[in-house]
Amino acid sequence: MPAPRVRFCPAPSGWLHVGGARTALYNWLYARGRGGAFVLRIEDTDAERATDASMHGMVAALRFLGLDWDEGPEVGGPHGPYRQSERGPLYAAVANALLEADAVYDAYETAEELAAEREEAQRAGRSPGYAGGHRDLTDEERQAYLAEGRRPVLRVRTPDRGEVSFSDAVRGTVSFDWKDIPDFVVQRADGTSTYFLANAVDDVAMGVSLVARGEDLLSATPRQLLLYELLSREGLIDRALADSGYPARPADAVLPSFAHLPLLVGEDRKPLSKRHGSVAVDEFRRQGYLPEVLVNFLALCGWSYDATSERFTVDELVERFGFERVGRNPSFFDTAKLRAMNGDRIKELDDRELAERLLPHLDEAGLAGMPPLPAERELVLGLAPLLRERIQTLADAVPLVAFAFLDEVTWDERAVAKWLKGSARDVLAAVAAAFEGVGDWNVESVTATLDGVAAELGLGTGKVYQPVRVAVSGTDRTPPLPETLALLDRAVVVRRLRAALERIVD
RNA sequence: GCUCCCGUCAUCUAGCGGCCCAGGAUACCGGCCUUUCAAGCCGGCGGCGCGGGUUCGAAUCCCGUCGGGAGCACCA
Repeated sequence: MPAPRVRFCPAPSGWLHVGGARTALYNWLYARGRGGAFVLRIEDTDAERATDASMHGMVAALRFLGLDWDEGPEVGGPHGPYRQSERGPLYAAVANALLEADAVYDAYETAEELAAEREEAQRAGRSPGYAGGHRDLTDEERQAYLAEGRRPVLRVRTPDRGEVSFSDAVRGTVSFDWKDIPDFVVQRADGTSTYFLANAVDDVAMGVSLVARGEDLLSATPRQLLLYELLSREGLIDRALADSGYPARPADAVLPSFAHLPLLVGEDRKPLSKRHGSVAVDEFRRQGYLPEVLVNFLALCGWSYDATSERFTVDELVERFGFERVGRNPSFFDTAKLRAMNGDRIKELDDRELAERLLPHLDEAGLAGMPPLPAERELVLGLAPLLRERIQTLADAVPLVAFAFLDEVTWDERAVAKWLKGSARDVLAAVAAAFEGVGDWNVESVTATLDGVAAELGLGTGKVYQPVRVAVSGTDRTPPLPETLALLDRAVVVRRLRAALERIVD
């Protein structure tokens, strides 16, 4: 059996969202696990929607996730080009051959007429698909339409009866009746190819052996199958490839089989879309989710290994993934669970690693520079072990330790009201004085000083730690106090304690 | 309207006729620990959409029903 060839083919409009990323991941895992090839193809046949910025964003998001491609934009490959906007002549050649073979016909309705027809059909309770009005035009009729200035689209003649069925790697046998499948457009009036044609032509031309995509395309499959058959009939595709100057398909090419993945839905059970807030991969990156966690989590959105395992390294996923174990029901993209997994992964990072991953987020928040100053790097390294148990995403660290980087403390008025009052006046004054007299400024000496003040004033440790915490950080939720203070400059700490005295109300 | 797909705790998922009066994870609740916030440990809550069959036995098979989703574009 030849090595599998799979592909991910996003339409470059908008950002790569998690649903698309999941599709890309499954294809990638499948290819990597079986020594196959993963092809990235950009489906930008719709010039109105496709943008370069979107394409670059998608490429960047895939790279962030660690999904590399063997053929595609930026890396090339033997069956390119890999942007459909650069393959127009091929599609035109195929459409032409299809027309000569009478597999497609020219239809002259305008978009408005079709919309009206659709509406009418809906109203009458009929299926809104094309009814086949221009299936058998005479040459006179054609001339008349042409004379009116109309340009035809090309539609495929679909069978009027019979059944199609195919074996889906996820769903088993699926079948449709041809009578339910209307003649569909393969070439627009402006001569460009639609998704159906371009997608089918490229999958066949690139020797794709398995098409794994979202379930929303399940009912498009019969049309694809028809096209595959038409394309391979009498070497049509091979001739078109040769005639229009594109690379021949792989010698061992087979026609694609299918795997339809369940949809990813939001909390309202509707398929994920921009309406659901942040669903873009890049947004998750900004929020501080680790790529290996996203990969692990995405793998679990539809696939499972056994009853109890759910933490996998990328290598383990590559080894274990298979479409047989992809479920058939839609899965909810549960960010709470993602957070938990991300938090667990952060706990596995050592100080250096965590600090390195934290730095870009601190930079984005305006706390440290990029690249960081040596002192900033050192501070972050010191903070890393204190943060590890307390954050679930890298961005969670920002509010927790911002005070360690900023000159101005941001006051949490609730915390101030609760702790900077009463005995806090004596506490802050005593601690400030005691800190000034400390020999070595380190965790042990800070702890001893704090505990000493508590004993001296006859107060519980909470009555001492909390006011000090608020005075230095502005809030009552921070990493452990002595450990944090020891990382700061002593003079800064003392200055803040004294400044906080001003805010005390009795 | 028609076609296709799906239906196990709040959420994701294991289950493919007896191992299941249903297992794991997240979330939630409680306890311990504690200088805050966390983390950790221990414990708890909680589900086979419904109705018929088939069978000694059904979450698992069949039929029906209800519910959800997708598609039916000169968008992909």
